[in-house]
Amino acid sequence: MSNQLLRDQESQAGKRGAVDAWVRLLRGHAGMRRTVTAQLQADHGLTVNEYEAMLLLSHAPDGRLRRVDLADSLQLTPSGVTRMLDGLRERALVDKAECPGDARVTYAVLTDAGAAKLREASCSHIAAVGALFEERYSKPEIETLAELLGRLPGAGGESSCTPCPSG
Amino acid sequence: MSNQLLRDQESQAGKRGAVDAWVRLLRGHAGMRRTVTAQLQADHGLTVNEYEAMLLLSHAPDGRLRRVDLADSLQLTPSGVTRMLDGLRERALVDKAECPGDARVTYAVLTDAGAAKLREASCSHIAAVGALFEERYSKPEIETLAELLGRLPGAGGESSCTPCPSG
DNA sequence: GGGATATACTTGACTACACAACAATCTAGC
DNA sequence: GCTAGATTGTTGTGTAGTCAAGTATATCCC
Repeated sequence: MSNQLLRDQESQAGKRGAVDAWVRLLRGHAGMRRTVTAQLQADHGLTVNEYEAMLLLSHAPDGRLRRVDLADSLQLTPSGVTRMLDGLRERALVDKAECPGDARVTYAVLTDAGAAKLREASCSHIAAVGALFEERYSKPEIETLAELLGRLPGAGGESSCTPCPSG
Repeated sequence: MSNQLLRDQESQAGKRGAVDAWVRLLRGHAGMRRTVTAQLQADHGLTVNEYEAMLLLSHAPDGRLRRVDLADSLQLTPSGVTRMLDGLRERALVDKAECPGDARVTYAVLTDAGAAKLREASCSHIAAVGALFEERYSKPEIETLAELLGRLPGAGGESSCTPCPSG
């Protein structure tokens, strides 16, 4: 075995753990998302991103957010946001609103129907997500996992706080 | 505040951590994947799934795998695998092969060109992934993260071991 | 042997994104 | 005030995936 080969394998060895974490992040995300999406779609006709967008809107002042902020929070491109909101608007779950101070921005606003839809969906959704995690992790493990995942790019520490105000 | 509302919020409180972990998994995955995909696409013209598929093939006996097993490992649907392999086949990176014992299955086989492509891509890819994790986590934290993520559905404990045999 | 059921894969139609190019508006510097 | 550049959003086009339906083969059980 050449020295070059040896050095390659040594330098790679250090990355083993990271690659392992990466692969599991990929597969674990895919598996979880499939399950959660299926439930959300079947029960409420929403995609994960649509749900998350409405949730973000529901927590925003006046139930409205600039599209660019929505894109940031959801890790979507601007065009992705435009198209997702088009879909929600067709179903009258959100609406557009102009910004008085800046004619470039068009707010996305949660409609009453959208707020109702969100309330309707959130209980079963939260229960489903909770169950999926709680059958795999202890409470402290969930905390640890959340903390670690929060350091990933775009997963910003800010938590999406509890909805479902028993409405 | 009604008793009903109180009860709702209590029962929800327990799910807070799980929902938090879920949201961060979503966003963190999206952010990481975008970065990694961009690098892999720009430098080698491969998607993450294509890379992972070729990596799995390279570790399989005879460099071949049934499509259904590939689907399982990659958390893709059968049709997704068919289409991804179509793309790789057009570029001559994989090929089809029949199974002597079962006429239903068509193996995906890594071609020599595919193996070369994988070797070419893996070093920079592994380095990039390693860097992304190591700038955010200590080594033990990476271990913890990998262990926790490994419990998610589809993220099966089996690690994807180190390629890039300095070829 | 022969039909019912299960497994492996492909195809057609659709969806949810991405990227690139664009239009509109705002802001700064002169 | 005016131009240069940055910011916000939309649209055209492409792609990677999904689901539902279909084909082909294998297996099980009478």
